[in-house]
Amino acid sequence: MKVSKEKMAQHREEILSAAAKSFRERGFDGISVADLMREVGLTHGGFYGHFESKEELVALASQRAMNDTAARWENVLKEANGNPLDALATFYLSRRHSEKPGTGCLFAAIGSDISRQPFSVRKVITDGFQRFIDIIASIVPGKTKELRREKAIVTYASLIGGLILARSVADTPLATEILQAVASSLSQNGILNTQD
Amino acid sequence: MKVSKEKMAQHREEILSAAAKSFRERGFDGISVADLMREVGLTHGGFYGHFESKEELVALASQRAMNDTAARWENVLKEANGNPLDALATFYLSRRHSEKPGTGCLFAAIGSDISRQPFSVRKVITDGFQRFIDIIASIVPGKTKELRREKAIVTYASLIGGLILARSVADTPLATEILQAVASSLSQNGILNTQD
DNA sequence: ATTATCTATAGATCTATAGATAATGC
DNA sequence: ATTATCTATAGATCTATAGATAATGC
Repeated sequence: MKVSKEKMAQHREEILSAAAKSFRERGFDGISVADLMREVGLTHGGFYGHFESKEELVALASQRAMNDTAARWENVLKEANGNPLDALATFYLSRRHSEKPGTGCLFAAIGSDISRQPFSVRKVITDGFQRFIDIIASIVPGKTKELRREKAIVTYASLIGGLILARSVADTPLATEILQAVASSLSQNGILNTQD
Repeated sequence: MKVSKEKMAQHREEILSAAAKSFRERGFDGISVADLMREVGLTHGGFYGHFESKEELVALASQRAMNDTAARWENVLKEANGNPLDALATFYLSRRHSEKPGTGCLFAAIGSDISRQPFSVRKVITDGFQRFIDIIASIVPGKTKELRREKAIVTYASLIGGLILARSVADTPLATEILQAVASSLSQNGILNTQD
């Protein structure tokens, strides 16, 4: 049951996309190679023709997830009318993002598991992190490059922490309160810091 | 091989403590009932005489972890000389905390897995969250109760996000930069907001 | 002829339970 | 007599591999 080169390349893409989504929805250990291949419509034995191991897939799917997210961010910033930081915060801290981890931020989806991953995975994720910081640093106010970078790190930390907390609590109004509190603090900070 | 009632109660405590630590170190799925019982020096079959299921243990061990952390926080605040918020932030964002998840904040250790837990677990964790918010709200500056609560939520989100990011990156200087950026932003916010 | 996929399975590992064992506590 | 723990195991599930199959592409 061999397929064409093009079809095989397409299968690889489908496996990667499904993994990028499922890992964010269920965690790295929450989906097996067999279930993942079944999602794509293939049998699990064929997986090892595409990837060396599940670990390799975790690294590549994480990269894929972060690339997709960075593209979404760029798009949000391009289409923002007013303050770009407000636009990003509103996008990130939305109910939609909270309810759809599969297409959202990798750090909010599996953040606390990253430290338990092998180096190959953490390396890829560290590079992705730097990219998100660069994007945020380009839209936060601040006199020097160093100050903007520092503020970008704090901004990203509060976005991730806020989304994780909102998803964690078993209380919808409380989840909404968390999302709004973080969003409000970021826009207040923006205002405060353009003044000094 | 029956043991005394006192010994049995002690075993239960030891299982709970070991679970509270191991879950934070390895994740809820990162340690099996058998390995956990082996750590305590018992065989895995005996586990089900103490707890109904692993799910029940996850809920009770999460509660235990949060109780321990809340006690540590109270202690840090009691022994703080200067600004209590600075003291808590310095304690939370320390290398020590970053390197020892087993005795640290549950949200930083397994935060992104909470949303995938059954309701019984999320309920316990939601109650714990409210307690941490109350503690932080008692030490952040702010005119009204509502403003202090909002600021407490944002503070906790940035602490958790900062620690998760610091633990995630495969680059020690970058991890330090993240911890310091968040710590610095919290003490700056404190200063700014006592002024207005 | 080459090779992408499938079938079948090895070897671990996990939660949970049943029945045996042996020490407590009436 | 009661019961906390242990031994053994059922029944799932997981990653990875070996060999068979059948379609591609020289």
